[in-house]
Amino acid sequence: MTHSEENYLKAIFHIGKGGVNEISTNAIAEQMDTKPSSVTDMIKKLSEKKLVHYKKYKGVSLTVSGRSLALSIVRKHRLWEVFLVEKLDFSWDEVHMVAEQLEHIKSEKLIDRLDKLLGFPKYDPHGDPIPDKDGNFKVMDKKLLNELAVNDKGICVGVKDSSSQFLKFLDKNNIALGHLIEVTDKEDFDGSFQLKINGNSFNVSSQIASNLFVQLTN
Amino acid sequence: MTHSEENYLKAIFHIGKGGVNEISTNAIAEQMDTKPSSVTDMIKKLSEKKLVHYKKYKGVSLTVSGRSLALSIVRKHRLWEVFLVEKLDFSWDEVHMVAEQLEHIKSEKLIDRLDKLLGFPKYDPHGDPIPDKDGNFKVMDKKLLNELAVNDKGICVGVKDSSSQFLKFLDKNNIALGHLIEVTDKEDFDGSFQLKINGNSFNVSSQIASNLFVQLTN
DNA sequence: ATTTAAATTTAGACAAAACTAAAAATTTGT
DNA sequence: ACAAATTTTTAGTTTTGTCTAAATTTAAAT
Repeated sequence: MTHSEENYLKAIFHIGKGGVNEISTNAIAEQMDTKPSSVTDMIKKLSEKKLVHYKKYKGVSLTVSGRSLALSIVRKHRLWEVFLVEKLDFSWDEVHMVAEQLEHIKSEKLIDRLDKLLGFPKYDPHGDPIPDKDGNFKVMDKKLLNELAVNDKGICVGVKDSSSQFLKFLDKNNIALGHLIEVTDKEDFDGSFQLKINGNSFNVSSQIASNLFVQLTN
Repeated sequence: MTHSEENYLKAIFHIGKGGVNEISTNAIAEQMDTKPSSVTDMIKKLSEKKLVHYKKYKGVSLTVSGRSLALSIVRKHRLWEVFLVEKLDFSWDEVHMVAEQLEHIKSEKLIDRLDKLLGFPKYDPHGDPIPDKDGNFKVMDKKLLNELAVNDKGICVGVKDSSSQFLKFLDKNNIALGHLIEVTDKEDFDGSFQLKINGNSFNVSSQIASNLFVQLTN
């Protein structure tokens, strides 16, 4: 498995949200910031290796072994993210790029020992679940903040957008995973939300609210 | 810098023992397990990038910037080796292959934080010195065990050959860095050594003795 | 001082992974 | 249903790093 092949599997996995949907060539090209023709080439190779199901013009989906490989890459990526934050004091907006490199290191022993060093974490710094050795992970029962109604309360458990800009915005406003968020009001006009976090009142745009995951505690 | 370019710089550095000697194409090919013609190709590229001095048929040597890059790769390699042994309980014969991958991860912050996490170690698990951020490192005043005379004593501080076979041999015989070694006798016939380590007596072949570094304590 | 041997370089080819431009298939809109 | 728009694939090229085989330069030996 080359780095590139691994990146394709990961991209297909992410676009399909872990399921086994049919993924379009264009979607993969966009996700990977490459050209559709390059995607077609790689898909053919992955198909020959039985890592994806592929019929011309009909899109791709991961095979069982393809999905299993994708899961192991996601596992590595997220464990390294935890390592960077917990052990090397990186902030959660700095970890992605480095983890993109570290996820390709090939050593089962390394990743299992890392898992142990970190205390077998179940979630990465952005609240995304970490698959175990066998590829199993729990999907948390969570909702996007913008789906909540007035007076709903929830614990912040994840972010949908994990771009540096968004994460820095959250830091600046002291919004972090684990914090209790209460919806005190909703503005119909622009879809913005009035929140109470740690006693402080905030107004956040609809765009912010649609990128924060919460676990209801009503 | 590609992985391959980094590997060439590292190989040239190692063959030249950190100095600025002229290195032959064949020596590089042998060290890297590749063909001399491939080496010539890569040397040309590195020369264009001003990382090596090169004159046809006359061998190569590292430029200042080439040497500096090589040092940073060696630094990364050795720090990762310490990490694997100290934090992930790898044994010293297992670390090389994984560190060969980890040394190519590009993130200055990562390596500096790792250095800090490990307590700014000066030597790797095989006793080789770790260059600091600026490429400086202390060369320990050490000798090969086979250069010692009868009744000389020294502390084991490093290995010349760090192959898995040799390291496992040392483990099996309970020889480790830090141990005091005393030469109790020398056999002229085959060059073998009679040693005393931790009160135990050993006989080791000349080949073993010529791969162990000691620091004299007479 | 030639001849022979060894080391090094050149030339040409290949595989991986990307690209551009053009062709083909599918989907959409009326 | 059929033309237009979109998506996807093909064909041909590029770059990187490798290889083999042949040519050239340097070193060694008689």
